Formats: sequence, C-alpha cells, structure tokens
Amino acid sequence: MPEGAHAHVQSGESLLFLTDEQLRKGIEAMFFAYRGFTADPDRILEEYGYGRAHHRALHFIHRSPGTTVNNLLAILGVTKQSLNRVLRTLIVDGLVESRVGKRDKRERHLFLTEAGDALERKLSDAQRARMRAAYRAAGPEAVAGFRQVLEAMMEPELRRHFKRLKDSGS
Amino acid sequence: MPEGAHAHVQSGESLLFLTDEQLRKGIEAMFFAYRGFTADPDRILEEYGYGRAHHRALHFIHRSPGTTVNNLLAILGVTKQSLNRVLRTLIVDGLVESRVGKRDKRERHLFLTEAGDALERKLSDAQRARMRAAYRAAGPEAVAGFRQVLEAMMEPELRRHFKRLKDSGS
DNA sequence: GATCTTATGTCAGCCTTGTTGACTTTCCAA
DNA sequence: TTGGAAAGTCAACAAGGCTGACATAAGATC
Repeated sequence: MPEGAHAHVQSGESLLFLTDEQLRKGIEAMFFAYRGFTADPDRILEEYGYGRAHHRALHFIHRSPGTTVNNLLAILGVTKQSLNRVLRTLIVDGLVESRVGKRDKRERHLFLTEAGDALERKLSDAQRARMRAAYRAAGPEAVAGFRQVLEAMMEPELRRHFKRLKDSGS
Repeated sequence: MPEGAHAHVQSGESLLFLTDEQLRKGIEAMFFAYRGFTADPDRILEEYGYGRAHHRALHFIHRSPGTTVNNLLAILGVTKQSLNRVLRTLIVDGLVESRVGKRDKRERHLFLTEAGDALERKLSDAQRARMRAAYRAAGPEAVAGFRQVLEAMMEPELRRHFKRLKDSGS
C-alpha cells in the first residue's frame, strides 16, 4: 500500500484501513474527552445544587428563547416527566420563565430570566473556554474534521435538530 | 480579513477567530454526537439488563486483561462502591473473573470470561460500526482532526490514561 | 355542541448509577 | 509487630432516567 491509508477514502465499501485498533482509540477518545467536556460546568453546577440536566435545559432555552416544552423534549430526548422535574425547579428558583402561548394557549414558551441568563453564561463561558483551548491547540483544520466526524456520528433524527439549531445561529 | 479565519492559527494568544457562535456549535455537536455514540450499545445492554457502567467495565477489562480494581477505578473515575456494585453483578453473572494477585494477594486481577468476551465483542462491534461509518463519511483528514481536538479536550490526568492505553495497542 | 387529539403538568413508583461514611479483612512493608 | 494500602461490604441517600395513570385546557374535527 504505497500511498498509505489516506489514499483510499471515497467509495462506500472503501478500502480505507480502519482497524479495530484505530476505531477503539476513537471510542476511548470520545469517552475521555466527554468527561473533560462536562467537567467545568459540573463543578459550577454543584455549587448551585444543579445537575447536567439543568445545564442542558438552560443551554437550549438560551439557545432558542420562547421554545416550547415539546420542542425541548424532542431535542433533549427525555420524557416529559424527567424534563418537567428539572424545569419546575428552574422555574421555582426564578431562572426560567414559562409563558402561556398566545396563538395556542396549551403551549408554554420558555425563557431565561436575568438570573437564568447569568448562570447560563457562567456555565457556557467555562465550557467554551475549554473548547477554545482545545480548538487552538489542535488548529482550524483539526476543528473542521472534528465537527465533520461528530456530525456523521449523530443519529439522523438528532442531526436534523443540530442542523436546525446550527443554521439559526450567526 | 482576506484569507479567512484559517490564516491565523499557530500562536498561543492567537488571533484565530473563535466566536462564541462557533464554539457553541462545537459544544452542541459534542452533545448530540455523544448520544449517537452510546445509542447502539445502550440498545444491546438493555436486552441484557445492563447499563453503560457495565459496558465501561467490560470495555476496559477487555482492553487491559488482568487490570486491578484500583487501576480501573482511576480510569473510570468513580468510587469503588459504585464500581464494585457493577463488577459484582458481572462476576455473579459469569462475565468477569476476579483472580487474587500472585505478587500482591490484596489485589484482584480482572479478566473477561468467554461469555464476557462475547458480550464485549457484541457491544464494541456495534459501537465500532458507527464509528467506522462516521470516519468513512468524514474522511481520514477529518478523523485526524477529530482525534486531535478530543485529545486536547481531555483533563490532563485522563489524557495520561488515554495515552497509556493508546500506546499499549497495535 | 360533542368529541377527539394535543400539550402540558403531576403523582407515584421503579431503576441505574453516582455519592458519603463506617467498618472489616487481608496482607505488604517498614 | 504495627501501620497503611487494597479490597470488599453495608447502609443511606440523591440525581435523573423510566413507566403508568390521570387531570386539565384548548385546539381541531365531525
């Protein structure tokens, strides 16, 4: 194999040499990296008595202010009972506001309060700082590859949500 | 900025344009991708009445046969009580064997039984299949970048474990 | 208007998997 | 021989998943 593995890529039933070894390294990299990914927010959340579930809710409400419960459910992939427990504490604690829909009064539209926005910012500042450091250490081409592989790894259903969110951004 | 963001990379306090928007996309990509990453094993584990904790134990015992409980503890980052509960069920169910250390009889060395190896293979086949598909879809340069960013994202302590495992491989 | 469906919330109970704290046993090493 | 490390165990607790059942409000349809 003169040109090395990189030579064989395109075709579906490609000759690309992906040994179990290489794949296993990727799997372990995902495992260890995800721990780093959540480590900083986890530390902050602990101070507030919240968990990752609260962080996820804050993140996506911040991301899509006015989103409905049902929409959040689809993105987070949990049951309404699970989400509701988390949402209730955030509402009671004054971090999230739930407004009855104007067009459809069955819907609740979710917004962050000032306090909610402040915590969300604190959490995402920490998470972005690590992501920024990793991006800078790896360089922009690595970042592009990183994003491509992650996107290809998603369940199609979730990839749809991801792209919708992605496109609504900057 | 004529050449685009890619032009600025190297320097530590780089001018590399990493907007909060871009970083947020990376964060969301990690979130959604990790769900895909665990989806296939999760489905299999459910059939057996096991959870992700069992998968992790099986994975790393397969990876380093004869590893001690303490070593596993450091890699998994949980308490011995947590690990022990999982390990006990795997031992009782005949998937893992625990052998008293020869040199140090306090230590227990962990091995997969044939049944344990079979389940581990089933789980990692599923997980590798998705990883392989993602790698092929993204291409080898993307894979290299993927790995670089993940590694940069790890906690230093865990990166050490990762590298040790990595180098012990093929 | 009556009925079907959807969106949401809530109660109760269960499971996995994490935690802390206390305690025991084994056994290496100083 | 004694201190401490490695391992195991018990108890209790919490977060955050889950299911099932049920209530309410309100849009949609017949």
